[in-house]
Amino acid sequence: MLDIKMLRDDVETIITALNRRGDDFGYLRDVVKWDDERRVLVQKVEEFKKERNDKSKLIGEMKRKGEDTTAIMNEVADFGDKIKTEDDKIAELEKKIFDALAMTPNVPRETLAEGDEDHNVCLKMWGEPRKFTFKPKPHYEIAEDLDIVDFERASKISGSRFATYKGLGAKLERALIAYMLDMHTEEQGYLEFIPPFMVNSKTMFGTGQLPKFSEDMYHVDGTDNWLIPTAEVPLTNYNQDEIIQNAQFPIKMTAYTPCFRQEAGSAGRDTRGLIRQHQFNKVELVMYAHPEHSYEALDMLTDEAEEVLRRLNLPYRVMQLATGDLGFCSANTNDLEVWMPGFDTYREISSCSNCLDFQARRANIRFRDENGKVEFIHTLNGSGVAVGRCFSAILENYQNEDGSVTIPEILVPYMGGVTKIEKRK
RNA sequence: GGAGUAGUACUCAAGUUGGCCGAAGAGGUGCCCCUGCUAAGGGUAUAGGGCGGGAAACUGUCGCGAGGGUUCGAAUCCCUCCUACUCCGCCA
Repeated sequence: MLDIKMLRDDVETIITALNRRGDDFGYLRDVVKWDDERRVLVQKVEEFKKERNDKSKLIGEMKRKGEDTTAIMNEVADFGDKIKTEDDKIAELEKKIFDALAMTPNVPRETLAEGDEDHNVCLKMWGEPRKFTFKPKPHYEIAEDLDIVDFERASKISGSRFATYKGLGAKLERALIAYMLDMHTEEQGYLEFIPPFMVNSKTMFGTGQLPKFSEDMYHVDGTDNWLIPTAEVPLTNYNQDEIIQNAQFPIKMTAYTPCFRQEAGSAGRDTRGLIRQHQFNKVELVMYAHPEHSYEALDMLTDEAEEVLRRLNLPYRVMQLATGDLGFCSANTNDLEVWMPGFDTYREISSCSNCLDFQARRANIRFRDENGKVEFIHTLNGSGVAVGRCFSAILENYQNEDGSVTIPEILVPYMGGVTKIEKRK
């Protein structure tokens, strides 16, 4: 949520900056106009209220003394209605302002390239894609040949875009989760959570999924609950409506959760394999940062997600998203893209964003700063990393000509000593 | 899911015949004093926050779980909802 006071001060600058996303945000001029009207009404109604409060107090005193109060009571008789009329007008304006701001995305960082995803900037390349002596297969063929992921039966029991992991496939997925969580918690200082996988609408609003993106998520019929599309939602909202005392920034949280997404807008895309599922596993990293240091926190967060890939020795690149590719809440996003030999391309495996105070304002998360002043925190989130996509990248990068897959060294302890996945006899 | 009880400031807690309650008291915390240190004692201060006005000092308004309503006036009366606890039912 953008700050209405900031809009008031300089709406044109903000509109110009927002328009770099590729939409027209000229309607914000109306929002400022509504806010002006609102403030005039507030002053008017508060005068009424003061008069009513003063007179009511007087009535109380007079009654105690046994004086006659009919005259003064007649005087204030219609104040209630007058106040209500004005309050209703104010509420109407506030709703219009709120609704408009609730649908307005965050302002992109000035330094970002303008344009769609073709304008994303590569910040970094890491690792050397392996030279294959045979034609590398896509992960879904490897997985099906090894019988470690079953797509067909998953669609029988659930529908399209579901998968069932089996045997060493299930174990590899679990090993990845444990490996990531151990590194984030034991070495990088994250506190591990197992949050609810269902959250209410207010929480979904806090991280920006609602009101605009309800069709991307699963709603639980007959309740106010939604299945989380990412652990960012329960983690970022953890301190919702709080003023954090003695905050030691950055506050780092991590969680493994399944994620549920309708993928409504991506019919026909990535239909084969594990890349785009309605349910997938993810280890998420969330940070609360001091407003003055959130971009340092973003660098830290991105690097800590990258470390997952480096230790697995998976080649990747870091892409800074252009303004048009940016998510709703984000001011600046670094995507990690892992090399997928089976697709002969890099695919997104993590997305690390600085949302500044945009989510904190929505979720009302504040802290008391050095001077005792209450301020909104900055929130960041990133995948550390998407487990299914990481699983796929391992199959593709570590495949052997005979169809087996070598287990990356760092995962062997988590695999109970298994060094290679081979076809079961 | 049923029945009952409760939700007041950092914490505990008084306040329900509506007005002297934006809220007693205690603890905690800050500052001051006292006794050589400590323990103990005395005094004093302690809604925070949202939304407005103001250059500022300061000031208005809203805040007693949330939202509505009754009234000149609501912590107090009425309605709806949420949460916690206890009992019952069901259950990993």
